[in-house]
Amino acid sequence: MEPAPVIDLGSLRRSCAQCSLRQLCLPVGIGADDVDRIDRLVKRRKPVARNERLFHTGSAMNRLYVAREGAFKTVAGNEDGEEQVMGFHLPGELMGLDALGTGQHRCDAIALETAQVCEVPLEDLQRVAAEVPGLQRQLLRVIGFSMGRDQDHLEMMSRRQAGDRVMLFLHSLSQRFEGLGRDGAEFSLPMTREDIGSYLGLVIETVSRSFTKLQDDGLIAVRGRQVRLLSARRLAEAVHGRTN
Amino acid sequence: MEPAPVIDLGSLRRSCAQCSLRQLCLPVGIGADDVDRIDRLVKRRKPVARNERLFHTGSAMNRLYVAREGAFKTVAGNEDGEEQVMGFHLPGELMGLDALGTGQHRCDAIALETAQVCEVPLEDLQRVAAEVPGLQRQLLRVIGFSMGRDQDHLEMMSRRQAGDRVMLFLHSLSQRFEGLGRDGAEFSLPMTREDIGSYLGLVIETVSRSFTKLQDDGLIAVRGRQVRLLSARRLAEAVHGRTN
DNA sequence: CGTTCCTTTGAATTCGATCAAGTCTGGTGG
DNA sequence: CCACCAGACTTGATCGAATTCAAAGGAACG
Repeated sequence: MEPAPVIDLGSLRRSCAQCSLRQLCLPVGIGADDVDRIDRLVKRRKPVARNERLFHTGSAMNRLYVAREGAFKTVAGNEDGEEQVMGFHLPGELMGLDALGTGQHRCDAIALETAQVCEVPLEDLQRVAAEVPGLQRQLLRVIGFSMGRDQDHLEMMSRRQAGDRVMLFLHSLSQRFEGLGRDGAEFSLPMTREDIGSYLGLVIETVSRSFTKLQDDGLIAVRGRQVRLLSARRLAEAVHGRTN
Repeated sequence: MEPAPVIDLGSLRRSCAQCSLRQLCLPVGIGADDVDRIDRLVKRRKPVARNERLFHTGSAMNRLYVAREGAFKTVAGNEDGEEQVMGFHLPGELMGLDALGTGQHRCDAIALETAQVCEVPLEDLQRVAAEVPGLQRQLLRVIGFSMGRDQDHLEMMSRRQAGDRVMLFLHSLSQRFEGLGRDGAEFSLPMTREDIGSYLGLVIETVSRSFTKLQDDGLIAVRGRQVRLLSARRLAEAVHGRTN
């Protein structure tokens, strides 16, 4: 038995001003008093359990979500049951933008592990954004980053070789972890091989084989979900086109 | 010889209030006087020639672009020369959003045919958006639609069968044409097979074969770039998962 | 009217999907 | 504490679809 979940409650209460993700999130470049206004908009839910859904396909969007701790995946249902992973979301990354156009979500957001999220009612956010110019700019910036990750995803999918896709995937994850101040050279994958396969347009066996191949080639060391990137240089080379 | 390009000049001068794309563009749901404010922000360039670039990878973003007439493609360079088509842009669709995150464009925008564009300085747009609440909301909406098209793209790429990808592609193009008030059942493709292949992650030969296969199966009639969708029902069926 | 670019078609090859067993892991209950 | 179990992962063999290589037909444009 652990001491108690008191520390959890403490972290739940933490404000935007103290949040470790502050530099990546909406408050960037905004004065202390205005950060306070943002802070009051934010609702923090109780921890999201593994496999729990933040929102569902078809449901109306009324808030934006920011992963604060733990990773998520967004999944689009293929009508006939088949599901496609549209994206992975690490701390500091927005979720729910898929509904900006129509007002209805086009995918489900599912926690890959126990997670914490901040929720911001969209109405309120827009109201405050109109008054705080820095917030409006920053909102567009984080939306832009989100689109950038989608572009990265597209670039992975456009690679013909399975190994290249997996390589790009690991590279991009590595970059994102580094952006979070974590170790970009060694990390633990929050998602299953199945998830990765769906994300990359490959079947699970191919993902597995690609991992072992990359390991045999001395580019990575992998053991289950634990991954270490061995040659940043060769990895970057491979990422930048050179098909091998 | 044609009479003269006078009509062209006339259409160039047309304001947002009179624009046929008004319903799809930024002024949606905004009062007449505020539309006028938007209108004054908009710069209209001289026609963009086929293969001309609107912006380049790496260049700083300072405006948003809206295709007004004619189609564009956005292309990401693969460093080693290989290029990947990231999107196609029909009239009323925004371009340049790829730079929202970093402030630098991550792709080139190239006209597929002679085209007209409206350009809006981002600074000014943000300023006015802060004052006109409808504009802010509509800006987020059109950004959302743009993200939605990227998601559609991703869903095409996630299909394993080449024929399915091409099918989804034609379906989505058809929908977009209909949204423009054009015929969604018969249209002319503004892009080459090569472009389609790059967009869908297929080589040109596979695209060509897929077209002929779809024709042999009675789903479409195709002759060069002219395409007619024959069975909306069977097409929709195929689009919604049923792998054939 | 010829040249260039785009497109189609054919034959051979390759890489990933599929089918089919196993192995490893962490968690549960005896 | 150990045995068992389910889910996740790996590995092998076969098959098929898309790529590759090669060539020729068609459309567009000066």
